[in-house]
Amino acid sequence: MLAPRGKSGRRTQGQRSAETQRRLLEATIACIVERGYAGTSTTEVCRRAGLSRGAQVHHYPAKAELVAAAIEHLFARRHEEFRASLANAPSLEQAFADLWALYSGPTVHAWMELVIAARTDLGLREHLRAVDQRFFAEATQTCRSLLRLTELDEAMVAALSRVILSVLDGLSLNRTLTGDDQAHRASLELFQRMLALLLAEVRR
Amino acid sequence: MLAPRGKSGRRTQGQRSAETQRRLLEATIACIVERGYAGTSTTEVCRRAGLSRGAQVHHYPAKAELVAAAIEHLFARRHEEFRASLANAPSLEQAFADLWALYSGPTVHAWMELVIAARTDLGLREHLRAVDQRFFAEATQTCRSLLRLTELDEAMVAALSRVILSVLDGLSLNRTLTGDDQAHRASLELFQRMLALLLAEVRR
DNA sequence: GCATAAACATGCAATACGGACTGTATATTA
DNA sequence: TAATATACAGTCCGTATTGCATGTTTATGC
Repeated sequence: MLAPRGKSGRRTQGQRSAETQRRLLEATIACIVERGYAGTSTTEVCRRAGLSRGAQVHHYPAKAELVAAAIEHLFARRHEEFRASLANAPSLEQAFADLWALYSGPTVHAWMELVIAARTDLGLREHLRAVDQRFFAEATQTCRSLLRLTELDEAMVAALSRVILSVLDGLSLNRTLTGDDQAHRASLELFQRMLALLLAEVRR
Repeated sequence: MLAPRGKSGRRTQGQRSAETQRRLLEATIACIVERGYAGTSTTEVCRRAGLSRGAQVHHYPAKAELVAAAIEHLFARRHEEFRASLANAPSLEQAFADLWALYSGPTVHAWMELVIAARTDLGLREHLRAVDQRFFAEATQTCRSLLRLTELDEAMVAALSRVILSVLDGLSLNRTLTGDDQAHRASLELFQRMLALLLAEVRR
């Protein structure tokens, strides 16, 4: 822990707050993953976090504030996972494999729950859009460097990034239904082939 | 109307039932589109349909049965819209434009709400998976004939169909957040270019 | 016509949710 | 150490939901 501690075992207020908030946010995300956004009640979040509703209300007076904070928490996780997947992969094939694994993880599931919920929830959409914009900007830069697209103009890189992310989103979305990973892997490989053809063309 | 009518203005029992059920199912779908799956209560559905909750309970004793019936209704709509988009288009470009328009329509929105809800709802998932399988099979055949992929083996056509549907799903999903249609159209055009490259290669 | 069943309406019971409120323990500061 | 702010717990209340139980109307077989 970075925060200072009192000379005894007693924790400082900042430490107590930070710890409680972290537990609340992670419980919120876990609840969204396991029960869906609609099934995420403040009561259930508190139960999971092992805290009272009073504690939650104290830190996040309204449910919307709790969710907003959880989104920030989730963004950090998603961005880091995405970057790590691409940065650590030795090849493009491995990068896609890592990404695909990522897309069956809790982070992406939670994200999709939020995106769908945001469609019919104006407040949520406002906040999520801003965060998504940040994520997309980061992801685009990551794609640029990994795919060595330095010679391409910004619009092209952005469009390509969006296509890649969309394919992953779409395949992942469908996989939650069928559970048939094999068919989706085949589709993903086919897409990689299409990507290779495009890159060969634009670089020529 | 196809069903027989009594000589007076009185409707037959079958006609009354069919009409009421149709109103309930369309109200259910409309509610899912406008309020999301979580915001769809039987009370609200009945209000929209202009019926009492008693009528709904009579035809669909449990909410799950109402939703299941609505899914069947939705499947028919989605399949028809998809087929029409591809069949009536003079060119591949136009076909994608029509599909893209379709993907901002209520049918697809409702479908996505259901897919996400199904992830954390076992009963819903079971039913939706079966319907999705039917839809995908139909869509694959439609793609095969429109894209003139007759020489390709089944697995290849299926994988390609899934990629196409996934891109549309993914782009559409993201569009609900940003609302920036221009960027997504650019991505879609880029994908069409990738598709053209692939088709040129496999046909060679 | 008239009995009968289906179609539809209305009211009620049980449950869950979010937000507001009050009380208590712990930490900070003067 | 006294005062004050913060962290947290427990409870209550209005609202909304689903399923059920009980009435009322409409169609249909005899």
